[in-house]
Amino acid sequence: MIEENLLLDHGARKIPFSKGDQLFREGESALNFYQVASGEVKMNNYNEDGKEFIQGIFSAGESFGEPPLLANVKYPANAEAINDAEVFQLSKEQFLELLTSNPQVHLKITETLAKRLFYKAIMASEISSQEPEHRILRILDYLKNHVHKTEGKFSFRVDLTRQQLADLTGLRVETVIRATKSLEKKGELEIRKRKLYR
Amino acid sequence: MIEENLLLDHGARKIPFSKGDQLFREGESALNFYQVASGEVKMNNYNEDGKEFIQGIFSAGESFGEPPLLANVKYPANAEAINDAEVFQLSKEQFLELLTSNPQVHLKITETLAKRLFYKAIMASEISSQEPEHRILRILDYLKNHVHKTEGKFSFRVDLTRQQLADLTGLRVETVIRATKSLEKKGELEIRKRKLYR
DNA sequence: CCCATTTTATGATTCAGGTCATAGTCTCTG
DNA sequence: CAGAGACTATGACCTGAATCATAAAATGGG
Repeated sequence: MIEENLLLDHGARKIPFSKGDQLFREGESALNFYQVASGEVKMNNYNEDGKEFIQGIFSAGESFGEPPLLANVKYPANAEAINDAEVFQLSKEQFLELLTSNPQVHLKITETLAKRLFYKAIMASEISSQEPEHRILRILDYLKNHVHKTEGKFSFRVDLTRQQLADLTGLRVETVIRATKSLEKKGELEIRKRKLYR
Repeated sequence: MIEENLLLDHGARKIPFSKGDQLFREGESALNFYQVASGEVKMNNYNEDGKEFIQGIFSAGESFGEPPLLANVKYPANAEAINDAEVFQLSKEQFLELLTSNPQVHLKITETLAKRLFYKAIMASEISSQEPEHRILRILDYLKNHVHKTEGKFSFRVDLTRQQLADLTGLRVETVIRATKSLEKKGELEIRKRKLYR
């Protein structure tokens, strides 16, 4: 997360998006740095038969879409507002300028990338391993420990729909529903008022 | 890739490893920066029933294992020498010192991380998509375009065994063998002397 | 050059998760 | 507060990749 004032000082604009709006598309060149001011944005892919895969969900304070900016490649995924959202937008040049003139911000960005790689590494090995229950537990544990940073049994309330969970793990809704029920039976998670707790 | 002399100036040591040696293990704390001097190193996970998943393969000039160093988390995977290899090793403190005193190197590292995220993003969506043939083509195209940077049909000779391809995509050897044969029939790749060309 | 090991190959079988259909429940909005 | 749409739920069926078995071809080390 980059300080709001610092962003504005370097020429960032705060842009409003409505639920469902696309900020950029897979295959496009990366021209801007983005950081969520309010609401939520997801990055996703759709495969040929329309199935969605969610690369990540970003909330207030989180930036996204930097890798293509820094690596000079095309966007590997789309960005879409999950609900109404405001997003800081900063041109590539301004962003790089900000980085070079603020080494500590640069370090922070590097750290963010490193964390995201950590998440991707875990999910990659987990997704490849098949077993739906594993995949689901891993992503929940990741969110619990590294994003929400909660502790204690069933203290983490999962604010994702079964469908989103499916799209994050590459499974089907039905499979997620059945797997979560089975996990509840095994005592790995709780379901209260249809909400998952881990 | 960080210049050899720069590494040595900051106290790096060149350490020899034999085929199969482990440099670090999943779950350990990250204490060092590593860059391959010669040979090849892979990062991998083994799931409970011993199946391997290869996170990445690193050759001379490539660094690996930096994310946990920068994000202050435990290693998400093991590192193992694929064949006899020499590796530059630099302590975390020395590495961070090197980064802060050489902004352009820092930028290069950031770029490396960004590229790796790009790869992981592609593979994540692809692995989740099921279809073995897709998974295989994607990883081959990634290697062809972004790692080896070759152009032209069947100009890229794949120096991976079917097993390694399986471990990179989360498939089984038999499935990779059958899928590659099918892809050959479809004209998507060539098999000459058992080697794949894309 | 020979033998052990690794790699590629192929067939038969199984079964987990995808697919399809259908319905109940919740939530939000006008 | 009612109705539409989103979300959760469940059963039946099917398919394709994993699994298991077995073998041939290549590789490489002594």
